Amino acid sequence: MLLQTPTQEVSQLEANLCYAFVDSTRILILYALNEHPHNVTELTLQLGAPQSKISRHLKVLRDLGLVRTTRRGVTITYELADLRLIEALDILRGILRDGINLKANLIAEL
Amino acid sequence: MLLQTPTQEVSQLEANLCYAFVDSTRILILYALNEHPHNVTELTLQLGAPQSKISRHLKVLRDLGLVRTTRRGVTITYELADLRLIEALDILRGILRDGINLKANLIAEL
DNA sequence: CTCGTATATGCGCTTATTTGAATAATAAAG
DNA sequence: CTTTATTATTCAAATAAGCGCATATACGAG
Repeated sequence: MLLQTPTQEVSQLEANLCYAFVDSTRILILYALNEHPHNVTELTLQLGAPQSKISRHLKVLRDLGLVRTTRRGVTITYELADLRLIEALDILRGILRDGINLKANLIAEL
Repeated sequence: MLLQTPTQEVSQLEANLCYAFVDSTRILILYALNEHPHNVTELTLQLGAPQSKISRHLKVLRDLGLVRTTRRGVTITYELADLRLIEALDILRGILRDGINLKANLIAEL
């Protein structure tokens, strides 16, 4: 699958999409949803983060169309809207694993 | 290639890597370098952006280890360090093409 | 209608990011 | 050493992101 160089507009859309991935909490949410759908409370417990934080990150993912919601009574279940997300993220992890691709400010943390 | 759910630390590294992609100029640079290596001046002309802007974005990509440089005299040629980058970006473009994955504030621009 | 659970949002604050313009650093040539 | 071409960096200002805390909304039970 060889795609052309994107136009200015497409690159902007792509950048906006990638905004989903620049936050570690959102990445953890996406991987959690990749295992199976979760509701907000479950994600809150699993990630050990305040509920408001989880909700707001879920809103980001929802606005980008990366997750879908189903309501059952008062609980809302989130699931991935497109499994290729994980495919792309896994490629990036492969790059990370092989490469020296560490931000300068992170080298200390290893 | 099925990867495990990342740890907190790995997800942070992944988020830092994805920081490369949240700027349309950096995406355009990466795709330009995917065609063939370029020096700074060439990128400046091709993207029609101020040189300082290009240089600073190149520094971001360099610090992340996503591009490599070769010096020939006074000109510095940049090339992709890992072709899988484009692979991942193309997947995301596929998601964009198929999906309704548009940020609310972007729908107007179409 | 009221209460309790589940989820979303508003506010204020702090910290990051992006940018143009100007300036510095680097290297080859004369 | 001075000049010129190329690339990198500093600066200040504007914009955007993320957070905790508190509060609001939505739904169902009783």
